[in-house]
Amino acid sequence: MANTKNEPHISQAALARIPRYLLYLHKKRDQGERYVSSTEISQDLNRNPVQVRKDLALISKVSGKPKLGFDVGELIDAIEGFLGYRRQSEAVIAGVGQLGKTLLSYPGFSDYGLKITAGFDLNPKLAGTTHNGKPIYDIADLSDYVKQHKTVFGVITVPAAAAQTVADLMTGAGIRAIWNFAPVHLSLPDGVALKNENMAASLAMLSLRLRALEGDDPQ
Amino acid sequence: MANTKNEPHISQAALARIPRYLLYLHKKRDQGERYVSSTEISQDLNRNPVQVRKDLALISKVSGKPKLGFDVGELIDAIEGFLGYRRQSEAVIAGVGQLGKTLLSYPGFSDYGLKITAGFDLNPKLAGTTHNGKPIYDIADLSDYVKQHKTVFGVITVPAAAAQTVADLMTGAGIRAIWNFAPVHLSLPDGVALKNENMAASLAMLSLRLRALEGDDPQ
DNA sequence: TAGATTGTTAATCGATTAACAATC
DNA sequence: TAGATTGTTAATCGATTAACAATC
Repeated sequence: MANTKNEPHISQAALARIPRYLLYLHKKRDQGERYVSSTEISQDLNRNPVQVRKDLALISKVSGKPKLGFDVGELIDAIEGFLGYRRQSEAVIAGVGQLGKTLLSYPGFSDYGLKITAGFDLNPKLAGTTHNGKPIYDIADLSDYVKQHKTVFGVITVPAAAAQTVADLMTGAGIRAIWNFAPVHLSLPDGVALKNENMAASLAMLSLRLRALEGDDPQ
Repeated sequence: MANTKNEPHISQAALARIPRYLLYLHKKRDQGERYVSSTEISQDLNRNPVQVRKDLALISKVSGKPKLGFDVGELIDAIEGFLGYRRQSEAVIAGVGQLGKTLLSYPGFSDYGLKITAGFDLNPKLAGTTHNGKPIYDIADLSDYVKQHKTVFGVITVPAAAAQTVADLMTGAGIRAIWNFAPVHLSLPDGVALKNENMAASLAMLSLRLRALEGDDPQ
């Protein structure tokens, strides 16, 4: 019985802005700022001040003080709580290539509530080894492992051609959320959360933004 | 004199959908499909068919054929052209750690119009070496290199604490677009394009989506 | 106190969706 | 031809912004 309907709806667009606030607030805190106003945030982030206040109200109970602004520390706590950086979830990763190894050994994830517990690969030479202290198994053992550990998150860093097969394997074993780094469109059953990480798309957005900037006449 | 005002405005939201279409179309082509209808696309991507048609019209001149749908190959060509996968731009990368190396050796970028030509690092042991055939220099040489090669793109994969310094170095040398992987808020001069790659944010969005799915009652 | 800032209500703006004639 | 599908115009919906009273 989760609190479904009583928390106000938050749009994807608003959701995407939240982590930006967090990074900004960290910067402010590092600079020794105790309070920050929505006006200041909005200027530095090129946004509308009302939007900032609405966003902050949407995800936290922290209220600002007239004349002062918001308590930086309180906001950071509230946002980190909202984004789930406190809860710890376990994940497995399929595909222990260059990118898979990078993610396996990235220390930062634990700060963000994710613990990658094991890697899986098709390459028999990798099975039985470890990377950064994390065990690597044969991909054939993924299903058993996931069922046994009741793992909820799956990360896909296999080549594009293998991604759908791996996704099927994961969802079949009970994985409920997939973080996909392979540049393919995955078909998943309803009820499984999916987040695609598409480097090409990011890159394209960056160069389109650049084009827009350069296309814009000064006037 | 770029075609500024005559191309219709495309929103960020729409822009973010385009690469999804591309991946989907690649899948269709691989399956041997010659035509695909907006209805079919919309169903598989959980979107509105009118939105699909509008998006496609926004970025291409390809028109669909009543009863048949759109020519898959034509659409792929048009989208790849729009996203800039044809043009080739040169980039430098600052921070040759685990992630930096992964990006340096990722073969896929050339398909997407990006060519990383050199890496830069603070570590003097790395200077003078190569990775995947790409030269690595001391970070102190970045400015000269960028000026000499007129490099437009900069990729930041340094630790958070060093990211702003590196960004300043890049923009000072003439870099016009920054792809930032460090989890910090960067302050950049106007006219410089920025795309933040925030793993923590992606992760948070995934777990929030999962929470939403699990929170939703079946009815 | 005077004034900056918050938080909310109302107005605007833009994006999404519905309706439908045109087309192959 | 009949019918599926496109492309466009109009209606709806939601998000952003403007206005302003409340507050410290």
